[in-house]
Amino acid sequence: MATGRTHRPATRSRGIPEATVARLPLYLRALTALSERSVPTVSSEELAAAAGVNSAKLRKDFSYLGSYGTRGVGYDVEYLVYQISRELGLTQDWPVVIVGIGNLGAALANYGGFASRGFRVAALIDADPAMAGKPVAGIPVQHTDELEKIIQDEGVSIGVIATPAGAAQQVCERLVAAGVTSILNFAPTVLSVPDGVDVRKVDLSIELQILAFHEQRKAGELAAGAVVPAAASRQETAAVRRGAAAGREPAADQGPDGDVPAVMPT
Amino acid sequence: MATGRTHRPATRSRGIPEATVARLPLYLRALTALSERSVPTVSSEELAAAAGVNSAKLRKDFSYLGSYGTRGVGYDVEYLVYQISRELGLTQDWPVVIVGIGNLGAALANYGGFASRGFRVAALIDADPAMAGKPVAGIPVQHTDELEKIIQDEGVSIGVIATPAGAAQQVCERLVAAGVTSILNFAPTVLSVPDGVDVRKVDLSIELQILAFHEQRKAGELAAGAVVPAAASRQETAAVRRGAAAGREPAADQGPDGDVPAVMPT
DNA sequence: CCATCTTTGTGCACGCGTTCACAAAGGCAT
DNA sequence: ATGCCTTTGTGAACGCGTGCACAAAGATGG
Repeated sequence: MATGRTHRPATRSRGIPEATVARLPLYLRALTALSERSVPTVSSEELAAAAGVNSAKLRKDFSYLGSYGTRGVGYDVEYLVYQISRELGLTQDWPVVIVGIGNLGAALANYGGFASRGFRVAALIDADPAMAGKPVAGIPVQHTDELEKIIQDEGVSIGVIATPAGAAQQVCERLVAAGVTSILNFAPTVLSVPDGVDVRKVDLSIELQILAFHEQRKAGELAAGAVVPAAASRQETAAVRRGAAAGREPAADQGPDGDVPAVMPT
Repeated sequence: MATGRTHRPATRSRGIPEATVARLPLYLRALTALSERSVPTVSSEELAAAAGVNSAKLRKDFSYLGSYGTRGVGYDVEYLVYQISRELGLTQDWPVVIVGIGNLGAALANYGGFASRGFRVAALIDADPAMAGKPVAGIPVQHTDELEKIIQDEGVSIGVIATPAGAAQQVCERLVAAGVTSILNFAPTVLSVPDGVDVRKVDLSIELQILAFHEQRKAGELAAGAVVPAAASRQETAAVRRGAAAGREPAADQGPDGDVPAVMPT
């Protein structure tokens, strides 16, 4: 039982660095937008700007996939879209199950970005019997009892966990036992999975906490009268107005975090 | 106009490496759980296991904050909770606005992890006049017209964007102009922000695409008969059963990805 | 008070990722 | 055909992050 690595250790999968893989979807999105505007070719400089990265980085990233550009001209948009899609495995159909149809699960089920990239929501699963049969995003919710059957029948290998934190590990184990080998985890917990199973986690509250850290740092620099990059000085009063709430009892909170209700209030 | 860096370049903020900052919330969560169970002290080994990281890494991370441990014993849980909270700026109250109350926005508003960590949802904002006044998670939705006023009145410096992709940049600019200096972006777009503004992005479809890449790789290795780490071999048939859909026309998709409706269908 | 045992804190080395800078390559105009 | 101009692809250097391994520190028992 390897304890929840967030993603692949440092093993460079078939020569493509992990960092590059993480950027490919970014390039793909920018390229798709260009494709829709019928732009035939694009330079590394332009594409990099659209994707929000350095052009040298982009060229090096593409060099791992092969030499798909033409010197003096740039990259053929359509061709590159195809190559990246293929590399990411997006030319095949990936059935996905979403477990935990609360607010977040419903949001995911309705999310357009899934369907538009080769992902198909094969099933929505929730532990609440009252949810069973209710359609969410046009798909009827099924009960947890069906989990194993669905995964095997549909050949699902990717599962999304959007349950409360307390249920996540258990759901994870059932998913893995049924044959799922990739998990996207939205529950604020560290998942334990066997070797060979990939887990990626998305944690809303962690992202906010990181922002808070930098925000505090900015405020601190401001208070210390340090040199500050122009635009940030509109903000003087806000930091002061913010009331300190030091000495909060962590235990006084409303239960373990991420305890979203399993049913979506309409 | 610096084009959307995802987070801080590589500038190590006040000596604390960015990678460490990103892990602090993880430690904090594990520590809070221990605190609730009234565990007085914890060793780096135990805490590391709970947080899903290497114990050496954890010790090094803590060493950036100062020497808060006792050799031969471990770390005092309560004290460490306080120190990390303080370092992350969680001992103060951070008012946050959420813009775009669709499925995702509603999910975020209901998310318990916000309130339980010093973050307070100061306002919910949506462009749809029909939403105005409707309570979501007990907070009445306000119209976009009020955005600037709310931010200034409440001293908001952190904004969450959960709008469709098309509206994100515009919303972002209004937020920044009104004084917001940290943005959590859920829209699948690269945001352009001035220097001094931090942007972090959470992209559901990107995470899935990364999983798909690794999944495809596993399937490939399997087909090639390569040596595979034990547990993954339950899965033989699924990869084969999955139908290939190669040659999809990218342009045939349903518009730019992430075009979720701005209004939440009840 | 001393010996032993546990656990921290960190110096060091290594590898991945990023960036610079430039040679090679190809289009295009003349 | 030839020379110029643009843009790719990549070798090399650098810096950050990770993990190892161990010395220093302190608690604990006798």
